[in-house]
Amino acid sequence: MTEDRRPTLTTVAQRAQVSRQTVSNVLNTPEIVRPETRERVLRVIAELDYRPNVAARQLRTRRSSVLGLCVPPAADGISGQVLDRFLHALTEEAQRGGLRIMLFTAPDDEAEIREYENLRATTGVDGFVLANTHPRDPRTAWLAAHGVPFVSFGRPWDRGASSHPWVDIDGREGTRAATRHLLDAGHRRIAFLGWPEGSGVGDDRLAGFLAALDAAGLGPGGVVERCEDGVPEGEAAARRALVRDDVTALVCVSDSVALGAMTAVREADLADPARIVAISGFDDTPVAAAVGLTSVAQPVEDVAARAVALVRAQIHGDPVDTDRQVLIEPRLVVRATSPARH
Amino acid sequence: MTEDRRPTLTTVAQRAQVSRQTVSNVLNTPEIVRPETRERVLRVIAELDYRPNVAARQLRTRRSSVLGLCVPPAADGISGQVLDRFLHALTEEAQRGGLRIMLFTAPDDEAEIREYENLRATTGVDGFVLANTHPRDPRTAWLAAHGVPFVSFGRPWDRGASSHPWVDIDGREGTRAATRHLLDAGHRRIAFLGWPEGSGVGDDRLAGFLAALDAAGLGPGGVVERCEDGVPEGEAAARRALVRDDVTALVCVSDSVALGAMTAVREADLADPARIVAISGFDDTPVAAAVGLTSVAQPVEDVAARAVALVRAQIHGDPVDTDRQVLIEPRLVVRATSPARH
DNA sequence: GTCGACGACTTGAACGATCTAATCCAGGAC
DNA sequence: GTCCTGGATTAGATCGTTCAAGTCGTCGAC
Repeated sequence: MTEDRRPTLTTVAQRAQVSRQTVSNVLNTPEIVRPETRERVLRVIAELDYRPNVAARQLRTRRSSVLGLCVPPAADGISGQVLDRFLHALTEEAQRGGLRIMLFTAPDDEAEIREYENLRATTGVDGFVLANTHPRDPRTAWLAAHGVPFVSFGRPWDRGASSHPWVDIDGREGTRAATRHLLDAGHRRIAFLGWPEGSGVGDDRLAGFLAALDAAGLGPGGVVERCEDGVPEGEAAARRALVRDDVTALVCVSDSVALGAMTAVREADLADPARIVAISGFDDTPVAAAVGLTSVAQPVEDVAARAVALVRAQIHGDPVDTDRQVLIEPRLVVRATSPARH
Repeated sequence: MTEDRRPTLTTVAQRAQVSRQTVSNVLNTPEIVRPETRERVLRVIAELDYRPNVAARQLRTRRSSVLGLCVPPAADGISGQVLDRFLHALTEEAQRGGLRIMLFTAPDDEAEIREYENLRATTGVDGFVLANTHPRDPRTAWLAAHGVPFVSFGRPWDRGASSHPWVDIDGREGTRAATRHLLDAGHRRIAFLGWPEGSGVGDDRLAGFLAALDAAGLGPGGVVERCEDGVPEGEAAARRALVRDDVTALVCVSDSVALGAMTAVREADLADPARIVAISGFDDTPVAAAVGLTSVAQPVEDVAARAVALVRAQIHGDPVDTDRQVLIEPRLVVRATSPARH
């Protein structure tokens, strides 16, 4: 029977001897309220443990402070972990800024676009974060055309694509750093284990490898073996690369590939104890840390922070003080698989 | 300048020559509307592409159709992938039932409880899904005490804990199936690589192993080696177990441990080509599929479905037709690491 | 002394839905 | 004919907030 509801603006107003609006002002535009009354109202708010009802606020202001995020239909292997970490960082960052993340799913791009419409119309979602852009992506174009605030983790890979706000990690710089690190460790003949040509991310990472070799005067070109992402695929590719006796280091496009390479290298090392092949991976997944794999860490926290800032700016219509396209430098984490040569 | 807003109930009502309430009825209680008018209203709704505003609905009904989910602060290794898949399944299942998942984070249990309060008071979240229960968890007690609808993925491990709704996977049955499978394959001396005593999940999985041995007349007891979760830890534990020459199979408490064990086994196999040691893992992570590791798959889709049903029942105050505690059978996925002996 | 400007606060309306109670009308029962 | 019943529909109030347009003094300028 104690059906007592939460206090409302009116409850607070009565108790503090002011009007609803003044209480509202204390919360939204405190500077226009006389300090004395402000204090009094704040005291009552604390006393009653008043919290504004966001549904009512949203109804009036047409702002939900909610961002939509589509979770991909199938966890795509080990690299899903990066997305996992990003999800957490994004939630944290959004929360810090008074935003919430709402999840949804869609089987394909068209369905996802329909969900955008739906979420805008019903829930009043303020904006979206895309976490898995791919070449020829119709979603970014739709969002841009409809004036929906959004940002993508991942740059558009089509040339001449519309320039929407995005944040991405500089994969090229990552492999360049990894390659440079191996060069500094004394390696001269380094192979790259990459993905088949055509994936934006993969090509970008390969470019960094080639650039580093070139800068060291070991280019142009280099030993490149390609395979699909995966542990056994990586193992096979590594075997192909290690056929060349002079190869002493492998720069891998992902931790999965690197993991497979480690198996192949272990065998090669057993066969020829004098030959110690160094390896670097990419993504710095927990597995990499566990097995002591040198890897390129993606600072997803930074990505999340910039992403939130970019959508927020669009939502509030703020002038963008920074670039709408942000490329973030990854960080090389050196571990046991890439010791210095003596 | 084309600031035309979305159609509302009133827009539809005018166009269909009925009252607001009738339109509302068509959507919420169609059976009380005369079929003729219902048709007419539905036609107009389709024409105008009307969608109800959930903020307004929530304000009036005090129902948000939103579930809160706390994403854990740190991705805890490889097992985070199960949670990742669960997250997706949950989103899909919730969406299917007209519910949405809203994310939030909290550094510790107390902060999380504060967020429960906050989300209930401000956003009007209808219920919560807990995905990482642990022994002596204050959160479930708080939620139960405050009459907040919720369900946990993971049973309460404290004895005599309050019986709240939960869904979990029967780990005991999982390792039992894995052990039986190895027994059927002809193994007689099987070791278990488990976590240190005291973790509910780990003890449960060990119990299944012992039960299977017992049932086969090979008990009581068995070879058990314990280690923290992790690839190198698993490798070390496997070495300890393989010191006994008669051990021909390893049942592992997790895929991480199994992954480490695979390395140890590969060495042992090289040393003694006649000895082929079988391995099974737990969780059926993508890595397991990649390296051909026999593993116990957690049907997270089923878990998600039951979880959503359980919260939904609480929210609507429906009588619970099924048990409020659900234990789901895992599924053994046989791969290359556990061939039949000949 | 009058006027306007300004600061501090208040009042009614609006956002878009649902709840409650009322209305209208047809069809029987008596 | 009157009354009741029940199905279909409607009108008004309401949820809790913010917006827009006030009111009410006080202060300074002329």
